[in-house]
Amino acid sequence: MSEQLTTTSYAVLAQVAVHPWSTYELVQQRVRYFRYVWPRAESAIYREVKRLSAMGLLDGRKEHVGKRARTVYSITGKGREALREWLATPVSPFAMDFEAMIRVFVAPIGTKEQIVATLHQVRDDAREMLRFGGEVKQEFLEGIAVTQDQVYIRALAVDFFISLLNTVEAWTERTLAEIETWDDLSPDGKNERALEKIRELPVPTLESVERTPVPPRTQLRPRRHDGRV
Amino acid sequence: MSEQLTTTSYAVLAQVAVHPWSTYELVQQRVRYFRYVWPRAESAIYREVKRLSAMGLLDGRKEHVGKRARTVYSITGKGREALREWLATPVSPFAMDFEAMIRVFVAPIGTKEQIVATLHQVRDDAREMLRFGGEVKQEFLEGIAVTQDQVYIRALAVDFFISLLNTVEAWTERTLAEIETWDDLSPDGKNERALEKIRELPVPTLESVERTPVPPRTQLRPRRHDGRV
DNA sequence: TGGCCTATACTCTAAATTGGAGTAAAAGCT
DNA sequence: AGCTTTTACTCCAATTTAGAGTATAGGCCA
Repeated sequence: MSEQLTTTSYAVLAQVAVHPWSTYELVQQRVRYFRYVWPRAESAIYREVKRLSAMGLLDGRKEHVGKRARTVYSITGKGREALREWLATPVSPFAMDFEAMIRVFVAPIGTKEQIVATLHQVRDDAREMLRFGGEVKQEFLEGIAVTQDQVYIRALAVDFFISLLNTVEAWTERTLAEIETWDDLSPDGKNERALEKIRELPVPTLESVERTPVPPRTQLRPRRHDGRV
Repeated sequence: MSEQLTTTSYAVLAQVAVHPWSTYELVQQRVRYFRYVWPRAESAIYREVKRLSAMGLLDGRKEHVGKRARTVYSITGKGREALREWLATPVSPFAMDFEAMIRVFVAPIGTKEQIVATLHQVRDDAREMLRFGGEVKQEFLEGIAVTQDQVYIRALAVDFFISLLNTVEAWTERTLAEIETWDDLSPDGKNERALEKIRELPVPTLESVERTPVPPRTQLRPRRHDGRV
């Protein structure tokens, strides 16, 4: 068993740092902590707590309810120290899995109904996540959240979550609206309008003067910064 | 070798559907197609084209430049058909890896400089990705993009990419600004202001009347829709 | 013209990770 | 008393990652 700590290790340490949990609870409650920003298989969490415990970063205590045992983990000083040291290391970049975009790309070989259904699904997913975000917001406003004493930090996370999901929802809305104006999924007469839309996108482009020396492809490919995961 | 097609299979099929590629080019150019929305190991792409070729969904032709061979893949009718059928299936939900949020969560055990450095890194990553987005925009405006005839579809993807990254960048900006107003990372006097910030987040909360029957935790956990990956 | 560096074009594999099946007891519900 | 759901995990086959390794081609410079 490797001694190498991964981001998953730190996600577990960070959640256990809040208060002790049985692994089952830890896994169930991950949705309120890091499932949305660091989704991992449940079995990976069970594996991780055992590993961290063997390394002395967590302290596992067996409890019994009748014949059924459970292990409740708490963080050790060594575990907290590991977290602290991690904060000095470079962060790994934002990444996403967004299958819907591949479907949008090949949408013209299917039907309008199919791409509309896909976008509806994405919008509904975003709305469901926003509903959850609203619940968390409500808990803080009522003062009943587990991490109530940490609102000043948690507010930053809730802000991110809600902003991101609102962006996704807004994109599905305007994309659906655009597609609804189409008679079919052929390019006929749509590209000119699309170029205007692209022109209005809120991102700067370089002057042609500056672009003249075409950069080699390796400079185009975003690469990770040195020493980053 | 399993015959089961994965989202990675469709990402490869979709890119090869644009025009034939050698595997090396396919892998290099993924950044312009699906690397940002479906990031996978390069070796996984090499494995996938061979598998798809063996299944008859891609057609691989060996070419030679001196002693060095390369295989150029094109999509077959069967491959296009597989893509078409896939469009009728349910889409898998949006997911992200955002390690920085775990660091924000435990920021108080570290220093202000550390969390500021993390947020700077996230902002710089977002800016780098936006710069790339600006390049793609520019290519379309100049009419020199490989998928120029598909601007009406590609515009939707570019819109998503730029919106999302702008959201991430804006969040890092206001979060950095907030943290800069802090003397230290302790909760002292910060929670009240944070509650006000949470109150203003653009997401609805339920009336307490409707929340009265507290839903069981399984209803709180967002679960995937039936039949979804 | 030879030497060096970079780009092309992959293969291979140990280790990590996923996803789900399986086991079993407790708690709730009817 | 019997059934379903929840708690509380373990186990493992199959997949996936990350990087090391191999080899040729092409460009550049002295």
